[in-house]
Amino acid sequence: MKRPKKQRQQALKDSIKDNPFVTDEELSVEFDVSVQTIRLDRMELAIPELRERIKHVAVKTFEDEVKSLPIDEVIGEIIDIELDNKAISIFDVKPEHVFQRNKIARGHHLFAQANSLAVAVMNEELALTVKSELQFLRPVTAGQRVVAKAEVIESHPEKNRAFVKVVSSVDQQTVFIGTFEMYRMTEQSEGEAK
Amino acid sequence: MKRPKKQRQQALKDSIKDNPFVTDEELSVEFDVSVQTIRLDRMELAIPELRERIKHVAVKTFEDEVKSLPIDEVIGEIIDIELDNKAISIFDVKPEHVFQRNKIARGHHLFAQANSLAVAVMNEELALTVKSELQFLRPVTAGQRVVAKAEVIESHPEKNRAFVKVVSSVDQQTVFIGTFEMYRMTEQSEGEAK
DNA sequence: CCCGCTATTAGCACTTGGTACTAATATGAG
DNA sequence: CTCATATTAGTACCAAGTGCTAATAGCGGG
Repeated sequence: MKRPKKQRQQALKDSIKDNPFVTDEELSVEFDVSVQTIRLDRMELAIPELRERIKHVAVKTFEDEVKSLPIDEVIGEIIDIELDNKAISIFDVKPEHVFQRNKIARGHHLFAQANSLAVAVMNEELALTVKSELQFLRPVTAGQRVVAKAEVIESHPEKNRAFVKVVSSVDQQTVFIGTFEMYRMTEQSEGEAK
Repeated sequence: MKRPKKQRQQALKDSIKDNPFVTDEELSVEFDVSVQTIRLDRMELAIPELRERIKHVAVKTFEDEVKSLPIDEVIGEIIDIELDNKAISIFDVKPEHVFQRNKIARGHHLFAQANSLAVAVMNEELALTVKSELQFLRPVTAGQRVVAKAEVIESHPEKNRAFVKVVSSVDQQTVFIGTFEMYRMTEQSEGEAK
């Protein structure tokens, strides 16, 4: 068996990569070699045992939990808020938020922080964005901390409308400005999306 | 020890919840009882053993991997693209994209799909959003499929600027309109963020 | 044809972090 | 004091390994 070994090891690597939950025994059946051979292969390839692999995946998830939660809830951490008036949040730009090519933060993360803050300053989960205008003034890069300040600049409670202006900055320099026209849903008017 | 048992079990539950990676042995030290007591407690509380806990976390992560990847890369799946001209992407709204209260999709997901598409239609990772105007016309709810169509409506290659209009719809009904002023970076001009 | 080399397989002892079960001992309430 | 519950101890066993030694295959070259 002159080639098979290298081939098998490559295949083994791939197989484990896309299903880390496979045991040596299952692999030995898959590749029709003994369990020991699989073990030797893993050694040579420095692939850890099943339990360690699972643990790594789990630890990764567990650590991500903190940073993936805010992706769907409020983006950025709200550090100060006065309902219907103003609010401030901070958002630390991490490698996963930027373009790989130039390390500049993707626009939707800045928007998400600002929009989340605009929603939050209104009133807990009952506000929708109707319109908005955005300006991305300077590129933001990984490692920077973006401070967003939201202010309710106009309120028309009778029409359930309000305008919120959000200014985001890094080191006192403004990087983003957004104005949001918000619609405040009343409890009754909730159920009318097609 | 009349109360301690219930209290310990509650504390045990909490302890395992915020650190699923703890062994019975470590817990027995933490609560100053024997390992067996910890095991009995776990039985009563139907808490699985360490490895099973880790596995659950890992499986969860693994399944999430598919849906968390598009969050940071292109949001939505691009199904057609003509560079510098137009592009189409679809985005299936899932429960994790909506407000819990009213099941309406959070604005930043619609923005992210549109913005990603605007970036994509320009030229591979070298475009930045400068300004944009958005209109959220109708609420989108979980389960719906949003089709976004981007079109380059104006191009000023000499100024490295272009305008892209994105119209998103659900079942032929327009739900979102965004116009994006894009800046196309040249390879040389990349390195100038503070 | 045998020598040598790598690859493969086998076997055993030991490890972690448990389960399952039995039995002994506390401990506190009535 | 007694009974029930709680706790602890101890044993056998399991999965999925590691680590190590040793036997065997397969093959290419001289």
